[in-house]
Amino acid sequence: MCHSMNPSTLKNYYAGAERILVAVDCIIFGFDNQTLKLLLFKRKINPFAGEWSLIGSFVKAGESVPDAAQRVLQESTGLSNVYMEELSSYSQIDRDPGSRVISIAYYALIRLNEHEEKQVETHQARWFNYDDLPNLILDHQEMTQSALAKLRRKAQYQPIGFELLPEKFTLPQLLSLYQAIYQKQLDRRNFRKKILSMKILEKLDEKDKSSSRKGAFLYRFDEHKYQQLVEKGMHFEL
Amino acid sequence: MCHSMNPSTLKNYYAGAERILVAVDCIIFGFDNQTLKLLLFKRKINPFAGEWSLIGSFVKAGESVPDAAQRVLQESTGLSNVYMEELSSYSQIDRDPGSRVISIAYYALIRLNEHEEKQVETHQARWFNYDDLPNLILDHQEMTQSALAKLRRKAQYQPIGFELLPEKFTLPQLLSLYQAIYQKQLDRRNFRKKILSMKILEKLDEKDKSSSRKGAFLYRFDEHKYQQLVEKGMHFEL
DNA sequence: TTATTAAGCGTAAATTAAACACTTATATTT
DNA sequence: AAATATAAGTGTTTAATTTACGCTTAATAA
Repeated sequence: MCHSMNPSTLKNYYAGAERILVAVDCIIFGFDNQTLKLLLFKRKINPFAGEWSLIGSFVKAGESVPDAAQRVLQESTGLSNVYMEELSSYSQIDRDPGSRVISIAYYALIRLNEHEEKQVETHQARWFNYDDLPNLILDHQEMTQSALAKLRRKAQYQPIGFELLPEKFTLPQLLSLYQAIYQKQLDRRNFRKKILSMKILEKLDEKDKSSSRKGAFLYRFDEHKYQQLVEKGMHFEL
Repeated sequence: MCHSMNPSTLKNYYAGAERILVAVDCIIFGFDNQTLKLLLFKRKINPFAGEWSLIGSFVKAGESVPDAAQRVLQESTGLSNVYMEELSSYSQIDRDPGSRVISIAYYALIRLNEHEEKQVETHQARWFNYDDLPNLILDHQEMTQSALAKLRRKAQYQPIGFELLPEKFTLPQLLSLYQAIYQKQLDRRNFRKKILSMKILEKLDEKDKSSSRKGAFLYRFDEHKYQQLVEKGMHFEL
């Protein structure tokens, strides 16, 4: 069976079906050593121009949905190869008064330090504390809530938290991140024991003294070692 | 801001954007007391007419994606109000040689005993053991694998397994179901202890003697009690 | 020198999970 | 009618993991 057909051939199948506008919206998470943040944008087009919104775009005929999401992220933050995960589709027929649009939401985890301030300015973007968001257009509020719920669950069994931290980070930083994600206090000593027992962190000789006199050792997530251990049946869980 | 506009008004926004065909595909799981099953269909339209496939349909302009999925399920199995969960979107531009189609996959859990044999015949459908599936069209193979992975994970922390069992079931049946989902043996005594300790099962006075001389007591999942316990912070985990 | 404070280390108690042996109910066979 | 076979159901012991919490250390600031 031939998989590469020209457009005119394609049109013959599925003739009766209706085409629909498809968009992606990105819930962009960051972490500033204390709290989870979301990157929001002042909407440029109508309806709702000027209001706070997730960043999004229509999916083009020639691109896949994840490609569209990466494009949106690239255009809005300047970053590429960002960690992203599909959240869910949003398809209530009247969800967007501008037209019938099906939106597929993605959440992305980015490192605040890698994110250029310039980009923020040129796109009328702003980082908000997750707990203190402005009103968002359409169903974007719902999207952000689902995104955190999914991030929270996923962070529990996959080492994705590191995507939100700089390459080198301290254990207190990591602890603080997980506390922000789970929105609850964790015992620092038990947390430390658990994460170190997994043997997926490489301890460096450097210390970060920005938050204490004593300074905290820097660590690096060892992706390679993690993969090896997973193959041997290891199971990440925090 | 006005959310109910007539179609002609709607057309003015988002003028440049391209419309795309959107479909849903359903991975329909069943359980026959021994093994997980998938309901597959002989495809009726070209391309690939006559080949085994998941059941699906294009999403209509006037319906939401979950509504489309429920409609597909209703049309193909006769069942309504079926447990369904969105899996993911599939949007590779050349995934369907018939046209550029974005498909949103859903998995559904249905009770085999409630599923009418007639429906199976009229739709050229057949139940296959999950471990012994025929070749499937397009990316449907990938969808079935992701569906099982997601079902497996979800069954661990949400009481969705009951959707695959009759209203009244025995503990050995429940054990067998979880063994099929996790594809591993569980200790029947520890399993029993754990599930009963959650206090979400109602023990009935009836026995099911179909699989042993002694007979096994029937139980019922108490959805209401479960919800109450969840509100008190209880956490299902198997 | 001393005080202060976050970082780091260790241990005991409590809880949960894993392993495994025995008893029971009932149809079938003798 | 008694013996047998077998899945269902109950209990116990041990191992592993989680939780709670106290103490020490490094380094700056007073």
